[in-house]
Amino acid sequence: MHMEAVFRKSIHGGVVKQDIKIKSGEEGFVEDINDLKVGKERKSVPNEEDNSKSSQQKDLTGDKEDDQLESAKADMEEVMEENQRLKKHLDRIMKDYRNLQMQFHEVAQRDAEKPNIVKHDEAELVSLSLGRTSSDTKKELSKLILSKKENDEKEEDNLTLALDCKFQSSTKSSPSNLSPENSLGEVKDDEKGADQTWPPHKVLKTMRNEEDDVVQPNPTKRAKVSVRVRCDTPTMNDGCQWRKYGQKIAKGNPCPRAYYRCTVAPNCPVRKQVQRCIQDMSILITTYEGTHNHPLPHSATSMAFTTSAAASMLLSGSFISGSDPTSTTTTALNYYLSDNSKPNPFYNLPNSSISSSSHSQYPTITLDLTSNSSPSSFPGQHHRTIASSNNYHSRYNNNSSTNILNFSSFTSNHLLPMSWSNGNNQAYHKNQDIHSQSYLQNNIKSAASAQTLLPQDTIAAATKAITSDPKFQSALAVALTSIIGSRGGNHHIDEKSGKNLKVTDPFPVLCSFPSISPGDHKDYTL
DNA sequence: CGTCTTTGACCCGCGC
DNA sequence: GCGCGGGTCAAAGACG
Repeated sequence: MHMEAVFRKSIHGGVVKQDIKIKSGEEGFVEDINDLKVGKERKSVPNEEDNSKSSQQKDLTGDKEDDQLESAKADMEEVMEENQRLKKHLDRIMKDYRNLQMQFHEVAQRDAEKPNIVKHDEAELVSLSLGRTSSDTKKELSKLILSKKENDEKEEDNLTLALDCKFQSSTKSSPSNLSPENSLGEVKDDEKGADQTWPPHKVLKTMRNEEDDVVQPNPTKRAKVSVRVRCDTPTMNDGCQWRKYGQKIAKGNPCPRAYYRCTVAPNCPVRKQVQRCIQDMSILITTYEGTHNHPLPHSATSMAFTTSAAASMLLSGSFISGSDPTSTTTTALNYYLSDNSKPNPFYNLPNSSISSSSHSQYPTITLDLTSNSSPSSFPGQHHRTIASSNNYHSRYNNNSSTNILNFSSFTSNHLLPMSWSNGNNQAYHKNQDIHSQSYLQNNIKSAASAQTLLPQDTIAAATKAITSDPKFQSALAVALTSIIGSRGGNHHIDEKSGKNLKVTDPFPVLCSFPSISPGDHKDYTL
């Protein structure tokens, strides 16, 4: 993809070169924006000539002066017309460039979804995880993203949503330091061996305290990510293998809460709680906690991306309003993602709205994947939404408020991954990978088409809101990092057997949630 | 027979 | 200190 346009124009005997070169793809886009000044510069030429000539020809007749004035006006008009033409050319080139860029992203996305062969190389290049990255991986990711950033900056300022990442958050949530498995002593567990599958409560507690006190420079955080999905089956199939280890009747909800533990790896610390929504039994609330310390099956990566990104944003405090991060009342923006070209995991959640809550012991972020994201669907929680235009709707009045972020609730629920909304882990079937891939493709396309439905001002406001928040960008960068890095790795773990299979999985992921300090019982909102 | 689910008991944190 | 509620354990049963 390489396009080059050259304009040359000669005016008044002088030559004004206008070279507009557009190179998309590898070489990026270079544009001589100074060309837009051509019109103004040319305007000044006749005036200067007029002045000099007028000083030399004071004795000329008025007719000659009038002729000269007319000539100057004609020149100015000509110059202005030329300027308009150049602007049109430039606009056209920019459109072409955008189209090419879109095509490039589509091709890149397609390649990303194509399995394996190419991915193996990439796997060696980057192995990812949100909150769990090796230093080498981080370097690679930094290179990739920073180079991408440079290109984007050169190419188009409109895409600042993209990758204006400072890697604060990725460093901050960085893996090696803050991931729960470290804080929880997972590494120690690994060293101890697989026999100790789950540290007993007291041991766990001790480990956590030790790690918090010694290893962590800052108090670690522990995030929970709650996902609400309409699902008829007992659990939604998120691609992971789970083992039920308990069930309780929670207060206020007659539906039992089931406790599951990840069994993909023997010592994986990830747990999830599954409970029906009391107000809408068709809604299944799944709360994830912890960090996978193993490559995830392909079908599990989508959820992992999303929950990790959500947790990262939660932990980065991106959506804390005001200067007081300890405030229990936070604000939110309705973010309508307008740039579909970015492989943002949230594009996988066409109906997601995100909220967070302080009702649990740990900060919890909720991804509402139901088609109806009305506040009533959050039992026992109170919400308020704040639009990007700063319109504020206080729907409830409560001292403990929860806020919602609608990420883009403009498509129908059918785009939910089949693996999430249908079937449980026992009913996992072989073609789930196909579902996941087609799901990703469909979501990207739908997001792109849905974008056209959004009012321009809304998009602009949302973009402005997003780009104005560097923490959001950082969190987004983490999410993007997870995607880029996810192409690393080379195993696939069979969901049923738990055995490593032949490499066919383009998205093995080490996914982790940056940890959270136990003292943070605040409402964070995305 | 191995794996998974069920379920009562137990532990722990928190509020009063 | 006590009770409550959430979370976990582990024995027993179910299932393939």
